[in-house]
Amino acid sequence: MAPRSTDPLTLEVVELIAAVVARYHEEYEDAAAEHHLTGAQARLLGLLSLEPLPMRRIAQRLKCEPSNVTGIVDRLEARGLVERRPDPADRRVKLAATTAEGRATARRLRDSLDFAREPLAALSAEQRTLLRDLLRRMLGLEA
Amino acid sequence: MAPRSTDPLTLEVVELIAAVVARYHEEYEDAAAEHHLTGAQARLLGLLSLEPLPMRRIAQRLKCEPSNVTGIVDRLEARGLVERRPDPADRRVKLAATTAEGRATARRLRDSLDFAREPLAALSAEQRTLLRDLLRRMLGLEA
DNA sequence: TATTGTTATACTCTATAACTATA
DNA sequence: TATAGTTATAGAGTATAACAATA
Repeated sequence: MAPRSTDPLTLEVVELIAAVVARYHEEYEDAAAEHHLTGAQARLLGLLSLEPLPMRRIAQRLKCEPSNVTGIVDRLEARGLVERRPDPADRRVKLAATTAEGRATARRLRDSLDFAREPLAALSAEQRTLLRDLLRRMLGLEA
Repeated sequence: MAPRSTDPLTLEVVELIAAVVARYHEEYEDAAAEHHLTGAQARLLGLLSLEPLPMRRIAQRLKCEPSNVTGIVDRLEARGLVERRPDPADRRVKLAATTAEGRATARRLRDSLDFAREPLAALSAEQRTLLRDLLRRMLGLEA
């Protein structure tokens, strides 16, 4: 049987993960704010920078109600970062897609997320490989 | 010099961390919702379950403006989970503290956070030790 | 009938600024 | 005058329910 969550080692790991989560979020929100975006807007923009998506699908990806997506896309569209397109295959569907400016903003946002460099820089390549394998296993991504 | 964030290994680790962050948040919000608490309320309650704190200090810990704390404590107080006490040393200060029911809720909340058990259960004690050391180093907690 | 997106509504969280009561 | 907490205000995110257009 797996050890209970109450053993000291597991508790410490959980606390460390919580610390990483807190730091990641803080840096993400800061990076978004630098580009005058809220966290939700930044996440949506990052999602659309990969591919256009129907409003419904965005809600599923963001794990929120479809009615919320309307407002977030409205605000991004008002700033010229996103646009709505009709779906030729189904006239009920609206595809949200980044504009050229939206893609540029998404790219700059990604670059300014230095969470990648700073904390991970403390680890050697071997240590990063080890961390990758442990995280994969934690997330159940093992082959 | 530290490797750029653009090398594939680092990028994958960053993605994995993002996945862990997303999963942690999801589980935290779900656990809070099971107890009819919002995320902010759950975090505040968890904080106060350790020790009573002045409103100002809560804002610092939660990294938000003091004016926000008023409302969150109001709502927790209305449900009997938290109470405001005067600070004998400074009559300007109000100490927020959990009630007995608040502490019980905080404990149940903590127990229902099975993020500790489920994903970490996939790791052996040796692997958890390794993960702990890597996370410590990432967060700059090395002695 | 079912589905897509939107609107309407209400609540929470958030920051800013102004206010009060203490210090 | 400075500080602690609050209030007032406005904007954003969230869920629920009801609606129009389309399938």
